[in-house]
Amino acid sequence: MIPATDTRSRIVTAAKTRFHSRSYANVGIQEICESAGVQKGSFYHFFASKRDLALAVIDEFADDWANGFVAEAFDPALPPLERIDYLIDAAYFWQKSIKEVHGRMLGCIFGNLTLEVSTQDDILRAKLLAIFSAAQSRFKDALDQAVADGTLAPLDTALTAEAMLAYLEGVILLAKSQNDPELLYRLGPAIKTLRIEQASA
Amino acid sequence: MIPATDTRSRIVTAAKTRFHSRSYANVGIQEICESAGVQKGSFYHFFASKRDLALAVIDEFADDWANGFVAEAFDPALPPLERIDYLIDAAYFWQKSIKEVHGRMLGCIFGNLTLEVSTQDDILRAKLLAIFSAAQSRFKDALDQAVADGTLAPLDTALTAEAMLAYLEGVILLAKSQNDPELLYRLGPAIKTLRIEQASA
DNA sequence: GATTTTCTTGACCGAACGGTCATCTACTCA
DNA sequence: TGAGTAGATGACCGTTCGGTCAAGAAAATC
Repeated sequence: MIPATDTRSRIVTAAKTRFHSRSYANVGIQEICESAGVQKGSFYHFFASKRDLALAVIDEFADDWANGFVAEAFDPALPPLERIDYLIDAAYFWQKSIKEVHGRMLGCIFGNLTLEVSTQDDILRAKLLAIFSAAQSRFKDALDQAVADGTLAPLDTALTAEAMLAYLEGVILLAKSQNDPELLYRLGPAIKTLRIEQASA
Repeated sequence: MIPATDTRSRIVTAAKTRFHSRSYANVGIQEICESAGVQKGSFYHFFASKRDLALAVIDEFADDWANGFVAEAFDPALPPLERIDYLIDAAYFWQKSIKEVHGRMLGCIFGNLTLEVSTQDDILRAKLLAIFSAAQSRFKDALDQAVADGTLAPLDTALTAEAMLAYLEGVILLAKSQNDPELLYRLGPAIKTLRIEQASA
């Protein structure tokens, strides 16, 4: 079921790079339309509002990740703790390649959008929260398997997974403040030192 | 040398709460002026641009922290590792009290602004970077003392300090996505599990 | 072939954006 | 008393903002 035109996807593609490299508020619909070669009326045929576009952009980025780096990193064939290393590596190389092309460290869209809009739009916030929850699950699965393996001493896998996700986002934030993806390389591996013990019964 | 009027500080105060609770781009100068009871012409008597206002806002927030929670947390009288606990506690209670008053977790302004503007404005980015560097130094001092104490096994204190700062920012980001400061309470203490070993010679 | 639905066009809306400016007031200092 | 300066006023600038709408073109459906 291929759509008759690719108008909608051209809009989303134009919006993705712009939201990622600047911010949600700083990119106007007019600019997106011009870049996609689309009239404004056409835009509002496909999207009810700017927020709706943002939701679509988030979905596409999530798909890119799930079908790209993340899928490779969380390959069940890999030893569970190596998957985490792999993910950090993937994030590092991705940010590095963006900087080489774009001249800037753009960071994580989900983090960027979260800090920008989550006090102003609960629908966007809920969407971003769902993305983070899914990411946390990936971490948790890896940790659970590592514990089952015996390669990792038992701990609170849910909380540790959340801590690891937080750490990754924080490292990307700091790297963006330095416009330098190398920080990911230096700080990233320490993610595996994070531990939250099980609450005693 | 007290200024004749408090116009400038009224502007900064009005801007602080708004930038913190929404975003840089989403708050207009007109709104700030109205809230401060100031005319636009007067605003531009004190600030050359909106960016200049942002710089002043960042400075005031940094002062608030340095003279408030941070000063207490990094009290040299406290055992060094307890200072880190104290800081996490302070961040937690601060975010919690903001949510009680405001209904929202607003997060860390420095983190918020970093992700929003650092690809678009190198002057603001440099300012925020300086704030983070200062924070990192506080962590590093505490770690250095703990190592000197013997309460902490030797490690790379500079990198570990940076990792801790990243973790703190990341936890605040995730908490904001959940609009729930309690995440800081659950994840915060794990900051002390972070370790980056010295590179071997 | 006729009708309905999908998509596109481009003008248009009021409001807000960051920023400028000439003018006026009030205070300082000589 | 007079000159200079710091501060305040409010109208004004061009531009962009997110969003609407009536009309037409194209495609799918019957």
